[in-house]
Amino acid sequence: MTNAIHPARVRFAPSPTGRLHIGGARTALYNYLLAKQTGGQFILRLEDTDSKRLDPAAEGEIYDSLKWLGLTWDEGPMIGGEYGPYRQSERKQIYNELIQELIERGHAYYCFCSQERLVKLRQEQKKRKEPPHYDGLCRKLPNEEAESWVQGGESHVVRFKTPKEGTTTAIDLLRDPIQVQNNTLDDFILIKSDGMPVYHFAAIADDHLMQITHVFRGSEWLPTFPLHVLIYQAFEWQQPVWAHLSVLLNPTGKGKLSKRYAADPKKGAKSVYVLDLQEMGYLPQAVNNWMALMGWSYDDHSELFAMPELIKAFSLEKLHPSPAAVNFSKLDHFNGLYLRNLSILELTERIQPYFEKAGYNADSESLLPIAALVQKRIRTLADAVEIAGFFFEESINPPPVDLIGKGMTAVESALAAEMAHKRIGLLDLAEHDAVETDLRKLAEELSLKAGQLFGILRLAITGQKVSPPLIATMAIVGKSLVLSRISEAIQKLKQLDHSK
RNA sequence: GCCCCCAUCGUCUAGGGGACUAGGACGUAGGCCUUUCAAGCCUGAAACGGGGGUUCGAAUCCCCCUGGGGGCACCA
Repeated sequence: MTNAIHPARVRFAPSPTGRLHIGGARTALYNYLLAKQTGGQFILRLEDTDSKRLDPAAEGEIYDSLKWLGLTWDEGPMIGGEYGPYRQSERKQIYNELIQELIERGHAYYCFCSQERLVKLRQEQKKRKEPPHYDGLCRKLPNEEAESWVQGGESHVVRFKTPKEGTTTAIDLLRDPIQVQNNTLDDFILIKSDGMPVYHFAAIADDHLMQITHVFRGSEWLPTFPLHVLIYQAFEWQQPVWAHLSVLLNPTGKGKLSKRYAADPKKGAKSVYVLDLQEMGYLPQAVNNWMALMGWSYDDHSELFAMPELIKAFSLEKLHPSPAAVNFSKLDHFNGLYLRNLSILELTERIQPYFEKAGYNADSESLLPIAALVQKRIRTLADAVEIAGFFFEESINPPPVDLIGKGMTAVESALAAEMAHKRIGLLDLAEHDAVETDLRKLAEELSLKAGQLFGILRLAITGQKVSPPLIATMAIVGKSLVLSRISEAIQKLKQLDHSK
């Protein structure tokens, strides 16, 4: 594999305008994988050149999300690096120098057109059914004149002087070469009137300056890809390897993965935000594994890749260009797999915060045997509370009718419960096999199926129709509580009969 | 409207001219196991969007159509 030979310098360059979602995280993951695989560097860069859209909370959440996923960066904010600063807002001077060079080279020019004129221009073009574009008015301005206006403090932007003739070929790793006629390209803005660069310029400048070797980014950049190539050519810089990743679609396959799904977790659609996934009880390795497989595959049957395997197995050649609808039930599946791979001790530690959050006083000692019982029954850490919360409940209050055994009357159920109460009183609940043998014998004596008896006891003891295995559950609940709950159940069953 | 990209089961995908009666996974249906629910195991249903070419031969190559997605900002 060619990419294994040279260490790759790759970057994840989010804009701190919102929370990190799985689309961005998956891009970060691929970058990380390539860096680790090749012994290169994974760089984090903040593209914060639009002050209007900045979200003060976003930066921190990006850090937290990446750290939770284990995608730690080798250079970037907080930790620095040789190629800093890693916030674009702090690199204004660098861009200014570069833009001067571009103007001198004759590839960029000052533009003094007002926003109003531009808006009007576009409206007219639209009316004429032309694609909106800058008409090049200021392109014709003599350099000296423009220069003096700038000196005079005239508000201005800097535009790229897009070639009017010829074609530009952009090479993307995942697709055929993309060829466009230069005359269909706009004289796009490089530097805004506030002096800040626009993405098209800042990203390219930084990728070059930071010696980025491979650029992974969303395919929403495909239409402007040739523009970026043109900037490289104007500077006579060497381009990185480009790979435009498939977009992630909503679970329905309709439309780009949207915030609406994030805010609307109904119908199996979970949140698209990384930190929400953490809170819901997903494991980072499951999320990584899941994300990696949207747009990348290894072969025709391997799917389970923990991070070390992912780093080994990842390859640019197997990246897939077509859009992918996210499938949250597959995330559940992976999470279940990783959950079952955890040691009981680790599972205990992981589920403990969820019990605490639910208001249960669950220390790890008491949680340990419970963890063992729920491990095969949960798909998220939060599920553990749902299925085993009753262990920490003072009183469980099953609806009396639920206590009636399958195909039985309340009287029969009460009788069975009474008999069971007597037997259990004589048993050592720690002896699982003996308890089971005895209760089965009792069922037989009562002419009941084991399931009928167990069902009554299950409801009586756990308050749930679905629970971990009864015998083991009883051992954890403890004899005295088991007996008192069965007694309560007997009372309820009797009342049920009387009220009839 | 214009530009760009994409196209295999419901979903994620393997496939890069003959090994394809198209493989795997999720989900789904049925079964086994079973004290419930899971887990596990077994079995099944389920796809090459359409039309033209090229070729002895096409899921694989080319063209058109259709469908889907993305983009057309002093946002990224």
